[in-house]
Amino acid sequence: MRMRSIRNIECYIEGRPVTAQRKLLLSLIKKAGGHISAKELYRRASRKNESISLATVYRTLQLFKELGLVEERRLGQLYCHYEIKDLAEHQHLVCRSCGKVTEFESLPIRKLVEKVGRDHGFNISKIELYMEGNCQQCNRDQDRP
Amino acid sequence: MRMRSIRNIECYIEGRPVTAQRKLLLSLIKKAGGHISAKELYRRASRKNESISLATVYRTLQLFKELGLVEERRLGQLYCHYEIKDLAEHQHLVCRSCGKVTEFESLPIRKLVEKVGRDHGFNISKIELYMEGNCQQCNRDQDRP
DNA sequence: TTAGATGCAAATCATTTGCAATGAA
DNA sequence: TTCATTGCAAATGATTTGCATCTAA
Repeated sequence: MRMRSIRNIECYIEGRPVTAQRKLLLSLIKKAGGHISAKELYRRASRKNESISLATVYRTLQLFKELGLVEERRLGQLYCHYEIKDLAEHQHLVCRSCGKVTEFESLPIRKLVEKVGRDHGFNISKIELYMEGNCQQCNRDQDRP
Repeated sequence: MRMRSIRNIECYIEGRPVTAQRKLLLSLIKKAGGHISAKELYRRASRKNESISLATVYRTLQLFKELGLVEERRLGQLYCHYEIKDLAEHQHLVCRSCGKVTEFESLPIRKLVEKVGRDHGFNISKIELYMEGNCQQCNRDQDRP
């Protein structure tokens, strides 16, 4: 998983004010490795800026989505993440018991998507493949308790 | 999309009381073609039973999930559906502009899933492939406004 | 008779919004 | 100076829960 090098926020926000909150939030998302939940982002932001509000976190996330900087991802019923866009396109695998999120890339899925699009006359712009199960570790732990 | 013939609720609820609400809700889900949102289910149920409460709808849906009768499905940010389980396994395609939900089956995806499971040592128990885009109709409408 | 289900209202949780104060340009 | 952003508190919408009442078995 290689990340596009992300430049200063100034490159993305055209015209709009570059505020301390926006800089902080973008840097925290980057520091988190590119994906994080709104709540956790708020928690970390609060450590750096006592007075930042959850509303600002949501509004900023909303803005980043509009700018195409970040993407919202709901992973099953378990999580809602925001991730930096333009990570290599990837999908998610979530462990039911320990919650670990594994990302993986899948080339074959592209073909599959093209075919489905053709078959149904859809112009597909977004695809999410989500899988849930038990990871190796949790399987082992279950075997010998 | 072929549906398993669904028998009386008595076959599924072991030990627990079979109430009028539970019978009503199950029949409404069936009548809806096997998938419906909680709110819409509540709306339809209210027509048949003035006093049924939303809480009962949610509790019943929860029960049906536990019994393996129904499955919760979040489709992107747009919808949350509950569907009868054991429809042929299928995936969803949602139109961004008109909201139409198209279901489709995909055989190749099984192989893909097996491979991912093997590669990551996961024992996969659930998979969701979700795609969003514009349907043929909406594409046409956009071309000539 | 009785454990479990229901209706209602209140509680939660995530997310959004109105508004007056603030800050970047 | 000015318009967008912010913090705060209140609003919203989905879902859950406490509790007294009801009901299937």
